[in-house]
Amino acid sequence: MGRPPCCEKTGLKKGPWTPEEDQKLIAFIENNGHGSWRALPAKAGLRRCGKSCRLRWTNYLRPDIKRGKFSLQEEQTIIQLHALLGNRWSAIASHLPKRTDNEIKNYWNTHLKKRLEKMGIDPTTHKPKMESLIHFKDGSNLSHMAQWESARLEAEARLVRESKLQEQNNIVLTSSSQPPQQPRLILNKITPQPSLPPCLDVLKAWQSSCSQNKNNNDKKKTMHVHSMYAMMLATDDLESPTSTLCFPQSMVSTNQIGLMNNENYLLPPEVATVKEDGCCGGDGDSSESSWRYFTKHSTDRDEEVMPCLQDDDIMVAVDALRGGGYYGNNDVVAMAFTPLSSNVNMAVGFSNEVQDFDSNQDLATENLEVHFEENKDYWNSMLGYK
DNA sequence: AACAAGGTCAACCGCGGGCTA
DNA sequence: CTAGCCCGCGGTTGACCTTGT
Repeated sequence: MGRPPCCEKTGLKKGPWTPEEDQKLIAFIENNGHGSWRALPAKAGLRRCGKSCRLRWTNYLRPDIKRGKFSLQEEQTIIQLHALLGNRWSAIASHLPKRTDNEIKNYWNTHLKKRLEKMGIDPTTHKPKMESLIHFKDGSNLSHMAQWESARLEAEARLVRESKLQEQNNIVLTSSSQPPQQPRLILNKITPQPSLPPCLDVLKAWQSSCSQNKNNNDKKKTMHVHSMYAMMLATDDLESPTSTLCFPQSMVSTNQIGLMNNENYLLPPEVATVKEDGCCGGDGDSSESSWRYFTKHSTDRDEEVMPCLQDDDIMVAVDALRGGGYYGNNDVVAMAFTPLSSNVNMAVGFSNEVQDFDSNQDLATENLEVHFEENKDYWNSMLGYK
């Protein structure tokens, strides 16, 4: 048996509501509540179907609806949530008090979507369009994607469990190697974040991934553990109702972390990375001191990849991604990121493939700068730095 | 002033999930 | 377990408005 229509189609009015109809609906609901929408029109004296009444009430007449222009903050929230949730308008609306899903959907389609497209950002993936294309060329990422996603889910579950057991202690990152007048990290002051529990499942997955690749093209398979791990942890505070968010292609193949000094130079890739042979980048070149944060452990070539990562380094990387601000020493600015893992990838200009930095380094760095410059305003506004 | 093109947004449509008998 | 029903969601439509020529 086919499903019957929600209401009698014949004789029911459609189209725009008149003020009289609005008044009837408002008066009835204020006096009686809406109850069964199906039964409401007859009781309220309206020649409309229940569905139409519900829509009119929820999207327009409800007293707790805010109408009018969206504020900058609301725009930012929508974009951030859309990056997380996709076209789940009701979920997005639940984070924007007094805004309806329909209104948000319309605003997205008519304003925000176009704005992103104009900036060369794919409004679906929230990544630069070129980058998306590059990714799809690399099918080798797929197995890693699954591995990462699996690990992430496990980590998420763990975090939920742990968060119920632990006090929320803000992590204050200091380093004994830092001069006292130069706090290791002040990022938390800018964007306070909940504490960062260790994410060992993720780390393990990454470690395993590294070891599997160890015999392949040693130099070309440069592993950028800092950035990977930081990105992974940076997603911890995402309210991720599904397992589909953001991680995918770009995260898996991410291999550069972007840091800038105050002259807008991007951190050279070999400095920002941790290579598979256990050596964090830098190689003692002259840039080592100015990019000190990522080269702290670079001299110890005998270390395994994972031991090479010190907790505080990871945390700094994570906070760089999550919060943004200065790394106290001189002039290094960690770019700022919050909830948008996939966007982060674009904004700092992570490259997308395991690259041969011997030959492509300059190009890669240049691309990072271009990516960042093109979208700087967008990210600044997103992050409230304007 | 007239027309076309593009933009906006309220409202509609159809689908799918959840509840109940 | 299944069918019937209701509700909410997301995609789409089309009337109205604005802007450009």
